[in-house]
Amino acid sequence: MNQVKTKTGNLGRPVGRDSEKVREALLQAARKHFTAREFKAVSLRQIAATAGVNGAMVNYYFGGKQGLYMAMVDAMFASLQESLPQLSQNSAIAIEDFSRSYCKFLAENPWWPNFMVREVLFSENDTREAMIRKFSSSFAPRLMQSIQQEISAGNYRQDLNPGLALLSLMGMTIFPFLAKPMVEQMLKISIDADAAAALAAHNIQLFLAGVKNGAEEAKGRGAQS
Amino acid sequence: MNQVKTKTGNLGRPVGRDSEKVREALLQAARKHFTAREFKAVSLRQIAATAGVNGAMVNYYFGGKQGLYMAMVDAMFASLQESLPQLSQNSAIAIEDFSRSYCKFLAENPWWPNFMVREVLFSENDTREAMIRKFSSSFAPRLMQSIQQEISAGNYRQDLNPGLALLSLMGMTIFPFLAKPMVEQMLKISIDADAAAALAAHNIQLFLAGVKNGAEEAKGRGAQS
DNA sequence: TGTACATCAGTGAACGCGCGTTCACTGATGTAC
DNA sequence: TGTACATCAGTGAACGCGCGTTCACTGATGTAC
Repeated sequence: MNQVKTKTGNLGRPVGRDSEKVREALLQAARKHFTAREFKAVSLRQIAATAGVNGAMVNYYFGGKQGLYMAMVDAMFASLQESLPQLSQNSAIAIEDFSRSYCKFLAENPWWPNFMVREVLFSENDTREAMIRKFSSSFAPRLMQSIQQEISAGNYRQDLNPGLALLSLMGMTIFPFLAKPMVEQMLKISIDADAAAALAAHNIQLFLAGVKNGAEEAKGRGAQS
Repeated sequence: MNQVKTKTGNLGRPVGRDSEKVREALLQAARKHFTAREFKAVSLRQIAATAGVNGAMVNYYFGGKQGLYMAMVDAMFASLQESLPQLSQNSAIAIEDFSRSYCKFLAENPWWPNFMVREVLFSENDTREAMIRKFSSSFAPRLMQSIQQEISAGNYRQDLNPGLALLSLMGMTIFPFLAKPMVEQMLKISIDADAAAALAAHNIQLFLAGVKNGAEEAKGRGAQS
């Protein structure tokens, strides 16, 4: 029909850009929106506007909305791997080390817990299954192994259930960051690097005292009634 | 136009129903879908199909999708109030009591943590603010008051931060239910009433031992390094 | 008790909107000769 | 070095679909006389 309109200056191959920048801008914009809102509530037009590129670029670079989301997930896991190299090792993970590293990581990447909850609790895609499998087959056993060793060594009490102990430790560590808005209003603090470090110290102290062998009165008190 | 087609038998005032049942069916269907998926990902046609009523009924009874959601939220908080009467009292809440009651409640209402996370962490509506305010002005202070009393009485150690201690307790209590799918695969258990009771007992024991006054060696060990 | 009519509970087709995606183009850039 | 042309990176209008919502109707039920 009217294919002869040679007016707009935005058409044609752009002069300044390079494609790596466009990809990166889209990934960053995607992370900003997808971690703040639910998948269906984020529109490609929003993401493209934030990234300052044309909406069709999402399909051009990532094949669609789902493709962009999955690329973002991959990038986030890569940055997790980088921040927490312990994850990739195969040795047992010391409790103190886990607690401190993870608190630090969460303070530096506050969007992470929200993302994980969305991904693992609420989504229905393959990432969720892969994530659960990886975590429960690699990370968790190594922490449990560490707990088991301490029990065998007589440092933790003999009747301690290693699985429940790990659960407690994870809950203490992760929950404050998860419930961040509530926590900040409740305790009138802001969860920054300092607060995270204080939390880690508190958690380690509480956990170690809680699982320590030898305090017979405390054991009796919790189990009864 | 063709307004004279007197064919379909579904038109006109239905004979058997009463309106309270329709309302109730819609609320139940809404809870089923809204707790399983994100708000935008749930369509009124799905809800209406589950409830076995016409899609326009959502607007008829609740004024729209948002109205149905808010009615569902109200109903869920009402049932919480019923299950946990401690919430409505004004006295201090004992730690053991909180842990046990809440574990029991969560085992009986497994959709609750997902709902709360969605409502408090992810949503942007007024319910979230109201929820946070209510919790941090009523429930949390009463638990903290309880912790503070124990510190003053010399039962918990003097240097314990009551806010962080409460956070730890909440994390230990809530996280396992939140991460239910991961936990069940990780520990190869299913989180039923028995497991919840075992968890509550474990948490109480760990927490009480962890905050107990008098164990000087454990304190030193956690704070250093 | 019978009848006329307003009300009430609900239907289902249709509407407009925003979404993800597609596609015909565009013009600068790289390459071959 | 110059030129012709394929490629490449990107544009923006358009498409169809499913969504929440609206609305003209419907016929059983309740009410007045």
